Formats: sequence, C-alpha cells, structure tokens
Amino acid sequence: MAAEFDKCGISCIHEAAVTEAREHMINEEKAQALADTFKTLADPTRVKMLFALLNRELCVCDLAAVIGASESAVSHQLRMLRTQRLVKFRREGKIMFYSLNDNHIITLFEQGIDHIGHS
Amino acid sequence: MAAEFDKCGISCIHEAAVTEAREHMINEEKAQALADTFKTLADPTRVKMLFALLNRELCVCDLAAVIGASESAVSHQLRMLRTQRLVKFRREGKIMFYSLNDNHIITLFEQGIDHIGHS
DNA sequence: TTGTCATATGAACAACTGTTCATATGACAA
DNA sequence: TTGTCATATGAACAGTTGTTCATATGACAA
Repeated sequence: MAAEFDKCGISCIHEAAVTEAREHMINEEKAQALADTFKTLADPTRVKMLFALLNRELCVCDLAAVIGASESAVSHQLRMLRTQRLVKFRREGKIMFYSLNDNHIITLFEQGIDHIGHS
Repeated sequence: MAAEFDKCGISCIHEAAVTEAREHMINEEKAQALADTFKTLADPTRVKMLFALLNRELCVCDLAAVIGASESAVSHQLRMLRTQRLVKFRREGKIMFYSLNDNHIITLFEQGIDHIGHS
C-alpha cells in the first residue's frame, strides 16, 4: 500500500488520500494570504482594538485609552489592520476615526469565541 | 469635550464612546485565548495542513507528502494544532491518523477566504 | 509665521516562531 | 531480544514580531 512520490521524495502511506488532498490543496499564495489575515487577528492588543471598534468608531487616543496601550503602539497596530483592510478610517481635522471595514471580523470573532468556549 | 482617565493617565477625546467601549471590552484572558486560536491559523504550513484535513483523515507522513514539508516539521506543527484542539487523532498500530476536531475551522476558513477575496 | 495637538513613522531591542538536525519513544515483526 | 517503522521531542538558530523612544508629519489656531 505504501508509495513514493517523485515530486518531493517523501514516502507516504495512503496514496489515494494523498493524491486527492493534493488535488484540492489551496495554492501557496492563498495559503499565505489566509495566514496573513489570521496573523492580523493573532495578537491580544489587536483583538482588543477590534473589539473596541465593534459598535462604534474611535480615534487613536480613544483606542489607546480603552485598551490601556500607548498611542504609538496603537498607531503601529492600526497600520497593520489598515494594510489587511480590517479597519477603515476617515479624517476630521487632526483626528482620525477608525472603524471596522466589513463584518467578516464579527463572524470570525464569533467563531473564535465559540471555539475557545468548547474547552 | 476632552477628558482625562485617572486609571491610565492617557488623555482621550470622546469620553462617552470610550466609557462604553470599556464596559463591553473583552477581558484579558479571553483576548489572549482568542489571539492564541488565530495564531494557530496564522502560518501557511498549518493552513495547508488543516486544508488537507478538510475532507479526510491523514497520517503524519501523508500530511508531509501533501504539503511538501518534513515529517518532523509537520509533527511539531501538529502538536500546536492538538494543543489548540483544532485537530484530533486516533492510533492504528504505529500510525497516527489526524482529523479536524470540529467545524469551526471550516467556517473560519470560509470567512477568511471571503475576506481576502474582497481585495 | 509659530506653536500645539493628533497621529504616523523609523530605529532599536527583547521576545517569540518555525524549521532543521539529532535523538528518543512506542508499536510491531522476526 | 533485536531491528525497523512512524512519530515525537529537544536543542539550536535565523527570521519575525510588538513594544518603546525619539522624531516627523499634517492640520489647525493665534
């Protein structure tokens, strides 16, 4: 039942399952993009920031006050959230208001909380 | 309209919004647990491993063959996936078969893919 | 202009992550 | 027992991450 795959030289046991899994495998770019999205959610500071934005827009120093971090740290993290398009912003004078970009984050949080609940 | 919060000494601008956000804030433990869950999904190798397990169980060397990584690397990553209860396993002789622990991962992937699709 | 406020950015640094290589374990066969 | 196979684990190391501190930008007021 054992078989060899020339491609990588790694031996495997269940050829049919491996072949099928390979055919449906996500491609490298998408895997990286998906990992990058989750990476953006993979830090307690950013989790709290997004949580704070669930029902309202907030400016940078509001966010800093809510989660108890420096404004500089918050600003750095906001850049990452912007890059991953998890938040959007609008300017009003000197103040930048940040809010959630779409509601995928809400669903992701719900599923995540649901998962950690099943301990 | 500006106000000071004694607690952390950080000035903020929109007191009402900050107070409300604070009242609904996720606690430190949950934020960390949520971040840890997302951290587990935040690596392309693990993304591919979970993707391979979407519709079938696979053993360690199968997984290594599917994603093109060493069996050692896969085994290390499986430990993390086990710790976060994203995969479960059963033994059959010397072989360990891994499979998804619940369907939260499926929903998380769907939402994640949906998000990266909105570029 | 000059000054101040809100935010952004760059450099630096400790802490963490994922891989590789070597070794260990545990199950089975001979 | 001994040997082998499938998997797990530990140490080590480069690469990455999140924070802090200092500095820069950009908007508004005087």
